[in-house]
Amino acid sequence: MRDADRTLAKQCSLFRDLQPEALARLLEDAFVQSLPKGAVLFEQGARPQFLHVILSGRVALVGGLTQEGSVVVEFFNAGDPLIVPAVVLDLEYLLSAEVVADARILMISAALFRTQLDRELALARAATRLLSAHWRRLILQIKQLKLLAATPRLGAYLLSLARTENGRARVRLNEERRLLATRLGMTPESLSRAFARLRDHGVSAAGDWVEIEEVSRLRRYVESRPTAARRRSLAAPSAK
Amino acid sequence: MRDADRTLAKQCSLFRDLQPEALARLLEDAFVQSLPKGAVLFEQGARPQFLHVILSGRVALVGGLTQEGSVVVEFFNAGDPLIVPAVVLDLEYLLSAEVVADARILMISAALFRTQLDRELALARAATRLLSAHWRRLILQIKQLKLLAATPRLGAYLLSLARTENGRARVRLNEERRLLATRLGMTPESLSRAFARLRDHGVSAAGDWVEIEEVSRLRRYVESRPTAARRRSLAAPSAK
DNA sequence: CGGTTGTTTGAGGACGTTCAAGTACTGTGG
DNA sequence: CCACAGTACTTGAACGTCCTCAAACAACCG
Repeated sequence: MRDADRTLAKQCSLFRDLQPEALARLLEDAFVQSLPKGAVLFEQGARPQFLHVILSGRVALVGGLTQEGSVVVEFFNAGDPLIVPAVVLDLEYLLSAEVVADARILMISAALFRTQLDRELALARAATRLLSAHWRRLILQIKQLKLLAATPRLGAYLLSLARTENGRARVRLNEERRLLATRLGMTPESLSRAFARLRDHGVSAAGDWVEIEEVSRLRRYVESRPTAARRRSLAAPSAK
Repeated sequence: MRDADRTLAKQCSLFRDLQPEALARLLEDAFVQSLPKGAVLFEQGARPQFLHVILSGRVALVGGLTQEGSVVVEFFNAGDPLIVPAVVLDLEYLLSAEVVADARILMISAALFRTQLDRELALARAATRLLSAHWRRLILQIKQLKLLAATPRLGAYLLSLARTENGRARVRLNEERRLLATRLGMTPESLSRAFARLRDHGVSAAGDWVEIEEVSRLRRYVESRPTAARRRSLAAPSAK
């Protein structure tokens, strides 16, 4: 394992607060793989053997229900581990992991990670925080799937990638449109049309790059059209 | 705080592995509220003041994107805490919590919970496991939203409630149809029609109770019709 | 018992998928 | 360097599903 990789690992939120010796123990038998786009880290249904940590690159978590189709549930980037819940609980993966942008992957023994998690408070704490942050991402996605029609859903996704609150923003879409489409819960055709419709709201897409003319304007558009399952579910809170 | 409540609290997966004195510290200033259906524990956007633990009853986590609509993201039952991620990170709630079946709620100071989480390995471990289990539920829901049409989606939900692998099963739907509909990402009308269509597959609903004639038959139906965003997202893994 | 609220059913329409064809892009071999 | 194949993305037309609106029905509660 190279020093550069060790430095990258140290920066991950999971490991940042570990004592040097605790980190060393975790990384003792760990190794790094350099994987090209298209590589599959593990498959849905398998039992976790490693905790994979993305040192660089981009990975899609994809999953299916039948053998038929499968969709991207979420993309993960440098610094993120895959997939803590399956490793922690030692349960079969609910998702497969596929590299979508050439990646360096740190592989840590799943069993070792579990035992260290049981011993090291700092690690358990970091895992709790990391899982908490990821939970919130999933909640957001579920809300967007249920409340937003296809076009505003794409808009919301772009907004979540934009750093600024208002003004112009450029966003890079590393992954293929085909994959992005399933992440957003639509077909590639619908995604294409959604991009076309966003043009009227100051969004221009060219290749990997998307330009948002005015972030606040796009946000206004997104918030103005819920359109999917619009009915509100709560009556006025009638405390009887 | 009554002894009966203390006993219930001790059984929660979060607290089960705690030393008695650690649990005592956590519960020192804690108290219990008995809340009727319709009560709102906290609202989206607020900062967490307590970690709420459901001792009995049922709670819906509902959220919106605009002021317009809001949907149920998930239901939680006795033993589950609400909502660990927001409390851990001390970030505003992404969801509101509404009681859907009369509940007893244990309220623990959020600040105290955070400090104990930073001190008690057993607590941090339990939190990691709990968050991991919840993560998996959300993943499942996202997959079902993206891959299943309305009717099979309801079928999959019913199957997840049925204990048995095959044979007859009875399932209780505690919550109003209106709420269940949004949990499943559809309107009440669509839910009603979905139930009607499932009748042809051995599912009969009457009031709170749903009867599945033959679980394996329903599962076969669910798995045979993906129908939403059917396109597969992955090509054959072409390692170049 | 009437009013309110929640659920079901029907008809019409919007949105997104499907299927099919056309266009742009990428890498390969001539 | 260009022709070409392969792939991905786009665009168009038809269809189906689900949403919307409206009304009837059932259940609950004062």
